[in-house]
Amino acid sequence: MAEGTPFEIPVPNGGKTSRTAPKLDRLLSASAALMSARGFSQTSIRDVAAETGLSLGGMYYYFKNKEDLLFLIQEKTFGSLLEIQEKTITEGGSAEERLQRLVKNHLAYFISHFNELKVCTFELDSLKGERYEKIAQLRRRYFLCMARVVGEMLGVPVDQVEEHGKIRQRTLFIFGMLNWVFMWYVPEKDDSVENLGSEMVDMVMNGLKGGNE
Amino acid sequence: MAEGTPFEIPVPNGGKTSRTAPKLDRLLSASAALMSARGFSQTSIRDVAAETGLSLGGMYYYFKNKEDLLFLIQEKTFGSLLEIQEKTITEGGSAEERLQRLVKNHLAYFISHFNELKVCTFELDSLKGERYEKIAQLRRRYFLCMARVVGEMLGVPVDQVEEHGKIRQRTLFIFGMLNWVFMWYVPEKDDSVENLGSEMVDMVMNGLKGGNE
DNA sequence: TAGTCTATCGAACGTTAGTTCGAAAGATGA
DNA sequence: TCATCTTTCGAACTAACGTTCGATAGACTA
Repeated sequence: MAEGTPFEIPVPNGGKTSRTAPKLDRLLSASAALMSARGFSQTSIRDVAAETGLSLGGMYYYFKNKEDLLFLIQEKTFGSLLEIQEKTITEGGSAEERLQRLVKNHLAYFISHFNELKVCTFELDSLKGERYEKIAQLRRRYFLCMARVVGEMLGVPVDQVEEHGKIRQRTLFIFGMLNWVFMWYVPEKDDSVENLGSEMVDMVMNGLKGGNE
Repeated sequence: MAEGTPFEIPVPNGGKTSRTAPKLDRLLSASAALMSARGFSQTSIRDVAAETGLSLGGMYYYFKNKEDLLFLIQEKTFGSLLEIQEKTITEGGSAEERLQRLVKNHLAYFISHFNELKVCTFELDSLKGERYEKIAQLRRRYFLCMARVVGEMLGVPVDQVEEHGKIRQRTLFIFGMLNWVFMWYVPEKDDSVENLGSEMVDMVMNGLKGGNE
């Protein structure tokens, strides 16, 4: 439990070499694909090894243990999305416009990083202790990012947004719509994500009956 | 895989005796509590045995195997909810009123059967083959139940609802809001479900800014 | 009372999975 | 060439889990 450097990134030489980093990337990507399809606990390291062509023992050169592998995926993926979104709300436009951009960015990221984001969305509870806390912290920042804009639209001062029950609820309703897409989206059957984004924004803004698209 | 009677309900004498059925109920309830908290695959039959005070081997008197246990929970719980909802849409009122009732019923069921419904919501993919199909069928009926009313609100004929892309999306947005509540609802922190239902209905009907509550 | 059905137990088996470890091959640089 | 560092491997260990099975005690019945 208590270790020296619990979260050191296993890229040798602190990432100086440019050969090993892409290999880790491919490893994380293959792991995310497996975990996205079967779930974290049903994905064995032997599965990942077979998928990447490496040996079972060789896996542990890249991560400390299975939970660490999950953490690496989540930190990288969610950190990257969060960076995009926190930047987005600093750019100009009305609250409505910024909320629209947040939703559409999320869905764009959903398409380009489906497996990784699905793992982030559904496997937080598979982390424990310090690793859990680190990712939970990213989630809190993402929530606040969205809640701030929602609060602005409803005329709630920024510093009150966090404890404001109604803002909390409405923000979580939006996250519900966004995150549940993983459960039903089929590229062949459903429209493009652009269209999906427009539809969701319309419903968020104007309700079920929609506005005037 | 191919067995004689794959889905026989393990109540002896076809449920004639009134002693064993409540015992099975308690078993399913305890299982649902464990699976709701840790997930299906992380819940061992040894856990369930310990929770109910029975022995490991004794479990198999009540279900055929672990997947069967999950199936029994889902069939009972989701079947019961579906019955409520299909009845609800036959009762009178405008489409708006019926949609409101559907949402509020779902949330009421969410509160009274939290563990069981959470298992239904997140563990469909843990079933396979025939058992998967049976529960998926219930889900399809539930979807159609909701989609019909949504379609009615948007002026789409009942027989076209199923392939109507927009109806499909908006209905799934609503399910997203409803199902995601499992991920954040804390009785101490959040309002009563009644209030939660009103807020959700308001957002569904009028959008983020809401109507005139 | 003998026999059958209900309900439960404990032990055991086989499999799978996470993790460790020492060896070794390849690359790098003095 | 030699020493060091990076990367990979195969074997092994241990824990946990799903499932099976024969035994058994109690209840009900003929």
